[in-house]
Amino acid sequence: MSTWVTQLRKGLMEFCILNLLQHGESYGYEILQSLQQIEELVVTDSTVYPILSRLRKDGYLKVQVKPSSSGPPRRYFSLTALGRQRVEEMNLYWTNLQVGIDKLKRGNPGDEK
Amino acid sequence: MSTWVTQLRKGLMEFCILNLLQHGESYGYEILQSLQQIEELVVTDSTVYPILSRLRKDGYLKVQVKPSSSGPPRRYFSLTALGRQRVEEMNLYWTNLQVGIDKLKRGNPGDEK
DNA sequence: CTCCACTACTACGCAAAGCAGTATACTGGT
DNA sequence: ACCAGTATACTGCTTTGCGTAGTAGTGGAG
Repeated sequence: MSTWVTQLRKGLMEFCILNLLQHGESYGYEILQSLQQIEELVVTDSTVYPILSRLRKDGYLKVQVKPSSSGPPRRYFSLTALGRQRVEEMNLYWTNLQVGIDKLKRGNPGDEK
Repeated sequence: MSTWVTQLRKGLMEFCILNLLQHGESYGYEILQSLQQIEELVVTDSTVYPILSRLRKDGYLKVQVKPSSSGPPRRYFSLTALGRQRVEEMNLYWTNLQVGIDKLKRGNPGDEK
């Protein structure tokens, strides 16, 4: 994958995963599949699991283990209150960022006219 | 600045600078000021200059030195053909990415309805 | 029994942003 | 002439997250 995409993803993956979990709990493998459905976001499990661990350690996610009928027990992650708050902050930043970049693309904001 | 923003910026700064240069040549100091006008993008020169060097080394930018009446000579950067091509690729990816993330936010694409 | 899909995890390397420091040219005040 | 301040450019070193590759255990199909 091109370097710029690799770099752009930093932070983005976390953002995506948190947004995904807004729809309810899920486990690593499933999250992985969901992300893979979006071409621009394809990742491997070795990218996803560390993020989940980190988010949990930082108190944004909580885990609940449930047995699976087709493999090892699943670890279901869901947002904590802190996590929900964080997603909102991130979404706000993301929105503003898009506005900012749009400005930048169509000419300098309040510069020459 | 929060970690996630720091991380999110990776790759993004390059993207922004290239987009800025689509409006014509500019030099480091000026580019810096332009970026600073957008709150979500504030950077320091030590972030901008390495990117400019890199982009030049990779053939996306070309440089032309011109004397300044109020300081050391300015190094004007402008897009090469390769650079213009790259901006377009990036913009395409960026657009698709936004679509993808939007999908992800409003529920899984083609999943349950 | 063996292979494969499901599920989870870890170690190491790389690349980019951020902080802090260096360097040079010009301008204005004393 | 000197010094301060601003315009302009650059370079370590650190931090952090993604990517690659490898490990490991369960359950079902052949």
